Amino acid sequence: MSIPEASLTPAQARAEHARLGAEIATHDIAYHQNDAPTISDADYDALRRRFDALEKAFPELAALPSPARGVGSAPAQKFAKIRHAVPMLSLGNVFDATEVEDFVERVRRFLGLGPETPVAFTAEPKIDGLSCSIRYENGVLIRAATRGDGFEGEDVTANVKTIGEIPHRLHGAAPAVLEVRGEVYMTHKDFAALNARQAAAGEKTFANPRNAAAGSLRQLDSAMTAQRPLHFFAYAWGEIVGPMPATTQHGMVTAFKGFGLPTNARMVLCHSAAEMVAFFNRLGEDRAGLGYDIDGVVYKADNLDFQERLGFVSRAPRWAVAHKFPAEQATTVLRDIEIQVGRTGSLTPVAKLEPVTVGGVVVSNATLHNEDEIARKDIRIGDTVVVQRAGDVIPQIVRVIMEKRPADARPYEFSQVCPACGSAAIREIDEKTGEADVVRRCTGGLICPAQAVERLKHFCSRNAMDIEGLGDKQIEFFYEKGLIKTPADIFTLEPRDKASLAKIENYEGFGKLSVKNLFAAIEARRSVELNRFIFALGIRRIGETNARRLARHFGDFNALRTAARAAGDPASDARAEINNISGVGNVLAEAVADFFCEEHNERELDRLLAEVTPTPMEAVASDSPVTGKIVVFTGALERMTREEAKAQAERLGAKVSGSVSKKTDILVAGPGAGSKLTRAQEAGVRVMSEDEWLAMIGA
DNA sequence: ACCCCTCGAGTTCT
DNA sequence: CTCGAGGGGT
Repeated sequence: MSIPEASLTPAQARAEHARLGAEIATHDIAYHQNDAPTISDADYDALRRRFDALEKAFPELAALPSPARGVGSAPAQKFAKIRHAVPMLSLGNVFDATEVEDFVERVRRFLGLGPETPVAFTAEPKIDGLSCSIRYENGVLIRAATRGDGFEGEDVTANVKTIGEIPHRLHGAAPAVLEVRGEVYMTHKDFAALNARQAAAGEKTFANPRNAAAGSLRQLDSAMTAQRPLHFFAYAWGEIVGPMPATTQHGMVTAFKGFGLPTNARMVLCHSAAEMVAFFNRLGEDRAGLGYDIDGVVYKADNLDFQERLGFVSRAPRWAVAHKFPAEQATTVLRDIEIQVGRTGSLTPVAKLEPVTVGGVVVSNATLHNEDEIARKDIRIGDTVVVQRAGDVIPQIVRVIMEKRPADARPYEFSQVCPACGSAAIREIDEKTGEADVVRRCTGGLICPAQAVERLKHFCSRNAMDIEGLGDKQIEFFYEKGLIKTPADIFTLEPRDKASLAKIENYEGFGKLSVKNLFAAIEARRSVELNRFIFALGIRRIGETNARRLARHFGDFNALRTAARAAGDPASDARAEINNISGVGNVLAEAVADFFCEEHNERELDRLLAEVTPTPMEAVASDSPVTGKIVVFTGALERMTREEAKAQAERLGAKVSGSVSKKTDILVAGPGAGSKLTRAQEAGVRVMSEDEWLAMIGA
């Protein structure tokens, strides 16, 4: 029997921590590398739990390196990215009983089942936390990642390991590889206690349990996470290598429980839409007493064969859906309407609200989208309005409470001029339909300071030039001081600062070190991938994807520039060339030509190219198994988006075509493939699944 | 000619 | 996340 952690002296704790760490590490090697465990799973978990308990009681221990955490788990500056072997998808939403019936009916119809055949669905609370994927290999916890964008998340292994109820080693005979997915959350009680502690320590408090859980899991220092009471429910899975533990959804979750993972006891099996809705209503009544936040119910087709047959529509499974509780609403007073100017000159009205709590977050701004929206809802300054958070995130104004309208409230008149530069603001007229654009735009262009700042922000942003240290605040500051007016100015900042008497390091908020870091970050971006460079220019309608298309087609910046300038003539070959790039049509070709034919853009480009060198995009392989092959993708792809698949294939030197012909070499067919598959079979074209394709290209 | 999907652009708060 | 519009397939 070991001494309770609380009665150990720090020195004793430290000694035991070191001893346990070494012991756990040898067991990890015996089990993992030699596949020859020397102790039972239960004993192993006991060691782990003792180790964690020590770190919890003596947080300073968690900061020490330990072999039990594997090598090199010293606190990282940032989280490493982890690509999910199987993407973590989102769920479609339904909001009422009719839509639940539609969902059940859709599943039934897709499977070709008659009304007499019963289909079972699981129903479970939808926990309001963060989804997380935990990978076990040979039963040992190897890695844990946040959901991220669904395809790539952040490595939070060290932090997840501090969550007591997540086993470091699974019990029983788990598959060789098991990626368990579930929700990390915080209970109401723990949340209140944490906030009280934070407040007492003068630290910032969290708005709601979800944010507290997210903030805790994303601590760079896992010793901090260890002090936060996080919990976990397992409800799904990603990659599994080895025999499936069950053939049904509820069977899988039961198996998870057998492996020692926490699961939600409220999951039930339903056999009709009526039963599902009844569960939803019952849970709604119990909601406040659960002790943790939920935002609805998730229904899943229980039979895993059915799940496989149902497949996916774009990024959501057809076999599951989230039944959300109605969005929480609140009433507040609209104090003012402010006009924001976007990078493209778009004028967006934003409601300034009397701060109000909606769904656990204090809201003081809400977008009003455009002037038609204001007119449609007849929103006036001084009105009392109903606010809700759409899709649980973005606040929106639902309606005006007319009874509370002040007698002197006048209809809102949308400004006809730009609030930043005073230029005329117009709604462009579509030449074909004669209809006015929904957005009103400032015509100031270069002279508009608001647009200039927004363009600079875009230029520096993460997916564009990615200049660290030049955030929104810094850009606004440098613009105001007249130090940076256009993108090229960024790269002459350092020499100008050296020559100037008013050094940046003397301004408030800057120091010698931060200025040095900033200059280093700028230097690092003097060479940048061509696609990023094109995107950074902020050409209208040219976002990330289209920038990549242009970069891939032209290969280097001068080729694009020459062609785009020649494309100023709509009848030119150059215009046709751009137009013929797959995914680029008339409108985009014209936008590109317009940008490059503008004289001030030309001048700015010359200045910029004197400072920055666009480098070729990632090379196209010339010796891959698919080099020179013509490939067609059809049906739903499950591991990546079609565009990603295309980009990847092109990187490997394959040509991606949209339709099957005699020249086609390979058809990659996903679920739901139709006419192309038929045509390929007729033409004798080689057909393969997405998995076979990935195996072939070695991905 | 129409329909579906993807992309761009704008937005909130921690 | 949501809207509208552009592009491509049917």
